[in-house]
Amino acid sequence: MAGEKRYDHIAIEKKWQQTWNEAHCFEAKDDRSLPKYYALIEFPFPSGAGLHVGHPRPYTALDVIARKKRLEGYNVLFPIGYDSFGLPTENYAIKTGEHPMKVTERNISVFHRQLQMLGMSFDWSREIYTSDPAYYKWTQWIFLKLFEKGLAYKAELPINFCTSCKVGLANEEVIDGTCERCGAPVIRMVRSQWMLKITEYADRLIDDLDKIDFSDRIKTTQRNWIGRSTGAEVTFKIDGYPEGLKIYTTRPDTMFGATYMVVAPEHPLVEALKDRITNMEAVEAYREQAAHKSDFERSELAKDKTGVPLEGVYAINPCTEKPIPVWISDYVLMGYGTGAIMAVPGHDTRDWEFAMKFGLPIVEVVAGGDVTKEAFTDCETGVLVNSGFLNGMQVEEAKKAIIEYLEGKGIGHKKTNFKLRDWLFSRQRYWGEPIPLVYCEHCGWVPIPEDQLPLTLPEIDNYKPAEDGSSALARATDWIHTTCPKCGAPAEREIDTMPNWAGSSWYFLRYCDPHNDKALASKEALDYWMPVDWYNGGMEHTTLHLLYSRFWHKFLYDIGVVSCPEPYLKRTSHGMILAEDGRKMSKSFGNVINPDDLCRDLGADTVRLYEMFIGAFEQTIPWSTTGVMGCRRFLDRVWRMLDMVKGEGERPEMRASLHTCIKKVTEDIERMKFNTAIAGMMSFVNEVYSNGSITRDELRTLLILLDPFAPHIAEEMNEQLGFEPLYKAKWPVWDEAALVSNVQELGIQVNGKLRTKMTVPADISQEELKELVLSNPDLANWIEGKTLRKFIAIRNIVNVVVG
RNA sequence: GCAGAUGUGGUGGAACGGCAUACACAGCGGACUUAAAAUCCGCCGGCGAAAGCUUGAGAGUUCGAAUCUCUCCAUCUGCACCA
Repeated sequence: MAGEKRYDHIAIEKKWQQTWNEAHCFEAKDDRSLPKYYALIEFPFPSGAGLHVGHPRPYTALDVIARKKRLEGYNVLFPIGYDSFGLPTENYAIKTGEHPMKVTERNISVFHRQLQMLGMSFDWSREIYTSDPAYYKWTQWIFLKLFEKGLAYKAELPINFCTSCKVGLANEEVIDGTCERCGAPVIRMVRSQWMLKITEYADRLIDDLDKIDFSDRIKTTQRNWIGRSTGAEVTFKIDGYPEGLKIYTTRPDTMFGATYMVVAPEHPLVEALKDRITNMEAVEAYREQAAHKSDFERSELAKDKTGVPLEGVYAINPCTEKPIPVWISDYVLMGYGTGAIMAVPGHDTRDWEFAMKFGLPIVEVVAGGDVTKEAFTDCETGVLVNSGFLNGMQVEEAKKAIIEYLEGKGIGHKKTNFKLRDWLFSRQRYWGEPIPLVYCEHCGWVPIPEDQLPLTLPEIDNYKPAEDGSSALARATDWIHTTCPKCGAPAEREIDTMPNWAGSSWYFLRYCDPHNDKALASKEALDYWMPVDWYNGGMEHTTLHLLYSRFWHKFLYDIGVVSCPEPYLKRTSHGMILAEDGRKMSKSFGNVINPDDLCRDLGADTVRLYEMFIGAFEQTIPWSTTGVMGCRRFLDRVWRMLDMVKGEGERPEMRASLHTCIKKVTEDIERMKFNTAIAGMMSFVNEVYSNGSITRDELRTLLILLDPFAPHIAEEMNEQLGFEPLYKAKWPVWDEAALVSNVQELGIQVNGKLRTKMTVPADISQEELKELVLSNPDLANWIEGKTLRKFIAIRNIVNVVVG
């Protein structure tokens, strides 16, 4: 029969990709009575280099899920788009003078072709890209809503400025004092910037993690990033400084042990008390020095603490009523808490180091350690001492008591703090969404009326940012000069644009209804498709994109646009694929593997199968050329089964193997154990080869199981067997009864060590089994003359305990 | 320093607390072939003379531990003076 045809992957893959496109069989249906499933991958940035072999790993994984869910009867939304604003495109445009939109379009078409080539079952009718005015109209709309609700504000801030890219960077984009993208040094520069109040959502961003299925790794990373801590804010009295010195502490219970105070070098107290400070010269010198250090240098030099006392200034410890000295030191940061601390050297490592260096007194107030050797920071076991009314209390108990005491005296209260800062939303770049606001001398910042959105980017010739660090838009004077929408007076447009993270913060909503021009998506579509059932993406987006998009989604929930408080029910992260030499794939190492070559030489099905078989999905793994060949060999073996087809139906002798395979593949896909699902199919194929033949129906079942991984070859073979296309098939269900065999092989242990094996009838009784095992001559050596203490028979193991 | 993850053959990796090394790669042998490739069929962790021992090291819980608990070591990934 058909087996004479060789496995021509190029022809087969082309044929089926065309067939699927023409049949529109992977498009999500409008029928909202069906159960829905929304599978999402992170949309790529369409770089000029095209896809590399790292991309197909997460894409194939969710393609497997999407294809399987469709066969199980779900209405599946599995969309694709492009995160097309961004620096690399703009940099390319600066270099070549080509319009970024042109570059973007060309790159997108390459990505589109490659994704088709890989046989991804995306709903191509919903393809979107963030630099499309029809899309960014709604990005701007969301920004205006944030502005309207007071969540977008302008702040004069020292920003991180990349000396090479000439662009402001978020803290997250600065790595060890250098630019994340180009590696050039980052300096501080004061600028008026748009900020988004993500901190207002900090509590909810942490608390709602309990409601969703993110891996612990992701949850922990987000919690640490937000960095919530609870403690107290307390005001210490200072002579000549009537407002008092407000500090933040997580250990108010140790207040009796506060023997000095420290303020950040920039703290306003220093300026206010400069007439009282007797060593102002030394203090000024220290401040000067600190101001010249970047944050990076400060933390690098952290090991060795520095500081200067504010001579002549004393604070009063509200517990002991004793005067204590006040110091400035750069180990206290102006940006966190109140920029001032009470130092408890007995119970804080940093304070202890500082006290040791400068000979400040160390008082033990929690017993359990030896504060002359190191700070005792244990909160579990310690008991309060030297602490007046707190003596004898546990730490937690003492915290409550002291806060109550401080509240009674009106000098302190409970306080929660976060490490998370507001989101710096301004970029001095051309290739981003224009911020739809104008500045009017009379009215201030005024939003552009909604019906005038989108505010599109003006055409310009030179994309290079201005020398002062402003975006190239600064030169588009015709565009900038406008009138105030409110009062009609001359006004100027904002020339900063939005960061790359804006468009990607809500794209999953647009997919639900991508062509809507009345709203970002209709309420009905959002209510049906949201939330995303499974979102997979890189671990590197855990603290930025994932947090930003959760923030925007929660905001949209608050204003009634969406009905679910969290956008993603489940989030997983894939591991990276390294080059064969174990290094990262990179042009500069010359070790990049191109999916085009692989698809041409071995086929998309082989690439897909290999990327799923390569190892545990979350793990980083090096590529292996011989490993890919193994997967191709497996598909060749499957193909040749067309020559082994005899008869119909399921034969009794193959039933157990076939149903074991169905169960394995079904369950392993759900568990994201793609590698063992494939191993299960390989085992089945090996058994068919030992058996010598397979029936038409048995093979059809195998092809359905294979379809999510290697859809082209599966469809082709299925067609040659004369069946209806696989995209119309039903996912098979295993018969539990078929899995039980009438005999069972048991491992027999004596005192926990395996000594022999036995094959027994599956329905044997405990008594019969016991008799049979104890009379087994192989065990005589081990049990003869000993007393039987226990006889344990569980599952497929027997343990005879003798003594 | 803190947090998280990971340690199993020559390699990638399997193993609801129950026969450690499934599946694959590499290697070895055989069949087919004038020959090679491809294919098919086998073999294939280490140490030990052997009984045995062996899942990074050591302890513990258990009838039974790669798996659970504790201590340590190594590697990777975040965060890093966050009071």
